Amino acid sequence: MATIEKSTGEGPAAAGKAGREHGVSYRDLWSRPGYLVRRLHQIHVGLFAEECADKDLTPVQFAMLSVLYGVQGLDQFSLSTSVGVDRTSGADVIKRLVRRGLLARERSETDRRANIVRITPAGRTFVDQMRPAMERAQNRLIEPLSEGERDLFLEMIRKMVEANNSASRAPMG
Amino acid sequence: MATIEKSTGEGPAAAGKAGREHGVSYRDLWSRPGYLVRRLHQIHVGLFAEECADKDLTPVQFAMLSVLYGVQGLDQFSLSTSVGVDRTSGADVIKRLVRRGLLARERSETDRRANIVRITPAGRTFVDQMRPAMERAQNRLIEPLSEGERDLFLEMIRKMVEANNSASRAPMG
DNA sequence: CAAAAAAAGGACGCATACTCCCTAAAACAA
DNA sequence: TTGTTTTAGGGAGTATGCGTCCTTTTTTTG
Repeated sequence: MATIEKSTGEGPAAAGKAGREHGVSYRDLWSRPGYLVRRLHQIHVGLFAEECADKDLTPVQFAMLSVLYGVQGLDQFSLSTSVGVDRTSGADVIKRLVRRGLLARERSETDRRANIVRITPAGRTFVDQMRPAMERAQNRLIEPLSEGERDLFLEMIRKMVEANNSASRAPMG
Repeated sequence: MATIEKSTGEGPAAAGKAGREHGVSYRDLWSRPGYLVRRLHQIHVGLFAEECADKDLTPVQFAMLSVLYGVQGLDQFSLSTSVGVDRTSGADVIKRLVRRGLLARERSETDRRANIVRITPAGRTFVDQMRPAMERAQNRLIEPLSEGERDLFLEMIRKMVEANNSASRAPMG
């Protein structure tokens, strides 16, 4: 694999549960919460892609469709905010979904700055068909946890998201 | 904000803790583990950027420097694997760090396919200076949790990452 | 009412994180 | 040794997720 051997415990094998030697020092990657969260996010994207293989839709795209499913229409900013992405990122996602015919976009009559986005009948059908695959991906992510741990995990992660909401570039609510 | 009102509970306000009406149905975004993980990852990137404002380094870049800090040298693939990113993503990150003089790269003598990557003295200094900021970002992420919850959270997230490791495009170990 | 502030969106650029396809080099097998 | 397969890396293309600068439109304020 490598021509030169690894000498430290930064790898997963050497890391394990007891990575912090002195207090809270985050010496190796597996003791850094942010690192683990990034890895878990990667994994969820992977699981989602696996379950939705033929559909070719991403988690964020599905989240947008989910929000619009139960709404008459939303401007791009509100839509982006409610799925928790940046305004400019959201605009890109919307553009692709419009191109695929899953969303429709029109200039607002009452506020000519705003684009009103709606889900199309095709988009609605798509959501109906994809929901089981999405749920399988969600379940596989937390499957390694016990029943009790799953609720606990959701509680804790919600607490962190709510408390640090303003730190994100796409604060919600 | 919007010209048309939101009618459903997909938003954060209506969501809360009791989002699942029938069994495990993930009806609203705040009940979807994958969604919450994506948000938490966003937040960590935001916190990291905030703490390291003047340094202009990302979490993945710092992870790479961290790994190379304790190692003689690594080929690009091994380096990417040990920080948990895809081979091609890793190559891009390395390219930027080389451009900034924090890493050095040379063709291996023993295997002329491989690029051996090393941290430069400047990179080493950089890591030393940045570590406190990185640790502040890590601490702020889990600060909303109680002392006991923090260890529990790390346990659980490690369990999920290890069990689903192969689902990611950048499996480790 | 006119000037200023705010808000929505577009356009461009950067960084992560993949895909697929390609070349070159090494390892392995017949 | 001669093929075949594996491995390392590069290049092109796509998607998220941000920043910044800019225009247009609306709202607010003096």
